[in-house]
Amino acid sequence: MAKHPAFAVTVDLVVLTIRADTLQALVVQRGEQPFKGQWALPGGFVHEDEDLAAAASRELQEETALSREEVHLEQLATFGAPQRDPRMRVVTVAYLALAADLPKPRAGTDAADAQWQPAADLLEGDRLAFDHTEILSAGVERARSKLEYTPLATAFCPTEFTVSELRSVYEAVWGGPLDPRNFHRKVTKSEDFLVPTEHTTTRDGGRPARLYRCGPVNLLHPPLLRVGRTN
Amino acid sequence: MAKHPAFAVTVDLVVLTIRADTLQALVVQRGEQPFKGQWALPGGFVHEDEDLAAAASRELQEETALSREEVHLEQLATFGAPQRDPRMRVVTVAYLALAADLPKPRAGTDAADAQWQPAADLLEGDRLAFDHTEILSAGVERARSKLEYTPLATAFCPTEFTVSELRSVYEAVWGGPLDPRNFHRKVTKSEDFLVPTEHTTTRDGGRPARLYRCGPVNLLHPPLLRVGRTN
DNA sequence: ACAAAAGTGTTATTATTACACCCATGA
DNA sequence: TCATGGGTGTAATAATAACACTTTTGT
Repeated sequence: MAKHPAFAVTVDLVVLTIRADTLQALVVQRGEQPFKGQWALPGGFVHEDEDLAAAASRELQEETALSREEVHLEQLATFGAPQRDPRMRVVTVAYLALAADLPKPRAGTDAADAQWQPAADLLEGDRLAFDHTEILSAGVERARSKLEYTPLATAFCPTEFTVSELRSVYEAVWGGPLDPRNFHRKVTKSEDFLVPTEHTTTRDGGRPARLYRCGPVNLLHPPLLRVGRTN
Repeated sequence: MAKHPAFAVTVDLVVLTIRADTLQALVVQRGEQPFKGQWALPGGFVHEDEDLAAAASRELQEETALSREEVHLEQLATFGAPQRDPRMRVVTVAYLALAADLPKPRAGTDAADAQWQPAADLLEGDRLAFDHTEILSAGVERARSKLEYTPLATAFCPTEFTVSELRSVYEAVWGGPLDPRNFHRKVTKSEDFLVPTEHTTTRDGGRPARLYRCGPVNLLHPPLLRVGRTN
């Protein structure tokens, strides 16, 4: 094989959670040039003998102190435009992480600060460093569409959750209200989506609600299509 | 920023087409070590100042002589396990290309031969070099599921095609028969999926069939779910 | 008692399936 | 005329959307 150019390879993370009924993303404030002081997605270089998913996992742990088991982590897409990093040729493999409300994030090694910000705010204008607006946008769109066809929404919930907590995830990610009664029926009838526990809770007020755990299904049949809402 | 390891970055292509009512993938026979003589997906190094999509496009052209306009090309996923290439650390960005029946492929620079082989055959056992079985598998799965929700199936058809030609794409990719009458209604009623032309053809035999072009829609509503088939 | 959220019933509309049947061509 | 696929009609079933209504708690 002929000679070939050398690239730096990084992983960047789109970490999403629901806070205050809003879809929020984890951003860090850059402590170094370029883009010093601007917000960016957390991320870092892939190590010499490290798998891509392992690098994503490690970066996630560094920023959130959460283990792989508590978070849904999947590869999102790879970005490698020649000038996306002004210093050198960097190809970044973006990962999407979803988690229930997390502890206050901690700043990583080259970050001055880390915090949650509403995804909608971050996506307007071009607030983020590098091509991170584009990466975040891809992550949000992936989350939105996977909610339709997969039980992914449960990744935003604690281990045991009520139907209305699950509904508020859909409402936050899709950005609109859903009928509580039809939603309830749909998700509870959907085979293996939710498994009921023995417990109930009144933490949401009103009549006690049954607590569920996420079931073994990978694909929802039928899907919970966003477009279902006529109006 | 600290120092970082150097990676080689390649693009690999999962090029799919329908030939003889079967989903087939383009494979090349390796002319060099490692895996010399084995079949592999076409691909190659990303150039110094080249975008990833441009590299994929270039490799596609080198193998198939087809321009970007005639082929659907989308990023699939990135593979970067530390030992996936025994020579050095290589991260590969896989692209999925779909096209109507293509001219005989030509072998690229380091390939001894290039040919179409049924995807199902390539996927059984571990026939392909490197981790290419895994990459092909991801490509086939992506195609299968995008057929449900997007008008992607038209990418396997010539510019003008009949409903039954479109149906045979679904049948080849999903691997089973569909009801011609219900399929016809579904796709023709689906808003902006197909736009009728003035022409008809009798190339499939029987009564002349109207020719369609693919419409402007990006997402099918409602989707053509695979699971629709009860039995 | 009352508010608030959980959960069930009902009805109209739409999508899906299965399959009977007619249509337009080539041989 | 007959075989072949193109295309429409129809009835049973299932999913959806809209919303009335009952249930069970906390205050």
